[in-house]
Amino acid sequence: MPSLPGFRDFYPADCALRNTVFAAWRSTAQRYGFVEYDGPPLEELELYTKKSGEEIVGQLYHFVDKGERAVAMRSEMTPTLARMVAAQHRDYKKPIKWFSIPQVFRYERMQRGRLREHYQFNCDLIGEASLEADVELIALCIDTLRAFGLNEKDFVIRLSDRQFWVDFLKSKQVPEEKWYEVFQAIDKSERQPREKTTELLGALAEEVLNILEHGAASERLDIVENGLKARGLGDYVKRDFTVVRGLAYYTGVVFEAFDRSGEFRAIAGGGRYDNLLNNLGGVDLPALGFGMGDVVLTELLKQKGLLKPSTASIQAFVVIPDEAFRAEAAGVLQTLREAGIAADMPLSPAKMGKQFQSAEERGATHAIVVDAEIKNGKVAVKTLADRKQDVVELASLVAVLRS
RNA sequence: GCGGCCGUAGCUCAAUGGUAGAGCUCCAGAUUGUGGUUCUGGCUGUUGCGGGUUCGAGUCCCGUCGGUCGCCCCA
Repeated sequence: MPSLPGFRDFYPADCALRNTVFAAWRSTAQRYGFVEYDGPPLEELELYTKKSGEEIVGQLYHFVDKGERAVAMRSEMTPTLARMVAAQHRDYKKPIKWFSIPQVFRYERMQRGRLREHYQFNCDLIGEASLEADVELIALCIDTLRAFGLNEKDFVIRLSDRQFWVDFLKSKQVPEEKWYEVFQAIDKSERQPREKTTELLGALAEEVLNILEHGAASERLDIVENGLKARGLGDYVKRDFTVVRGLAYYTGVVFEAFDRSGEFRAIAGGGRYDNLLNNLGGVDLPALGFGMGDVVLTELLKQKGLLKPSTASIQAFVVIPDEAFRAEAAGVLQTLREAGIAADMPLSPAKMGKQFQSAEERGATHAIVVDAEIKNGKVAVKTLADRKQDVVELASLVAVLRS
């Protein structure tokens, strides 16, 4: 029986890759002073409908539980974060810098880079209105990708200013209920023929297209760009007003990370959402954050050859030439393990050749041969790489392996 | 929700409408106290599933399920 559509099995090799990704995420976030949190994978359905409206339900894994509660598997972390922060934000000094690596779920058609579940690295910075916070967060996003060995030739952060567009639409007296359509048109302008965009934008077309092509003044973006330059990360960003992000709740600087070749979907995306905590939890705190999924990132890293399958291996393999010494061999094995040395031995009788082959295949650096010499407190230690073998005192075995 | 392409052994794939195969992996032996090579042997299939056409279907047709790529949507 296969796994459900859009859900992955993680065999050991896949799990090793996933752990590599998680480790880089964690260490980078921690370098930036972010601390890890987590929440439940199942939430009340209402937590999501309150934020995104009823339309979102069609994209959620949701059901009624045995207590007749309408529940949904988390599709993103932000509502959970908002709930948690709203409940206990007084217990934490501001700014709050939190990260999480939740597995999130969405019920939708699969396509490249989009499954029905993925792990999403989420970093959020709450309670800081200064644009230096935006710089901090974007720098973290950049350094996270750099931690994998990617550089400015591999990816770029496209920077935009949602507030700029809001101001623009207000100045044109565009009614608020029309904003969504305009954002849609801007978002799609890259992928659609120009005529289509012009049609969608109507009277605004000429001016909007001019901004998309030639840019516009944004003090916010100036500050953010200068802040990143000050950190030596200026080459990683490019101003791009086509980035608006689908979500309604963004209020300021927004950004998306893309591979330079344009072959993959967005690697990461985020921005400032100063009103969301108020709308969701009734707590008036400015906030911003980004999310980075493991699927697109892993595809990109594999293509660049930056994710090498790490072979989890043992250090020592205990060889049992004669089953008469199995008990003694087990004792040696236990000694090694208690000393913190990853070790194994054959669990059923096997020929010497097979045992050494097993040792090789398991990635062991040393084979420990337990034979009649064990009665004299001695074992043979063979270095598999150069095939040299020495007899050592059992008492010094651990020290030999550690050297 | 819509469309293109694809479903054959655990994996990668062959097979003009005419007896379902190869390579790799795995297991064992050659090799009775010392390993990566080599050689030999062995295992695995309702050809995704269900109908239909045909003397005969892996092959053609319809449906369905799954995969994949795109559209819609979007964190």
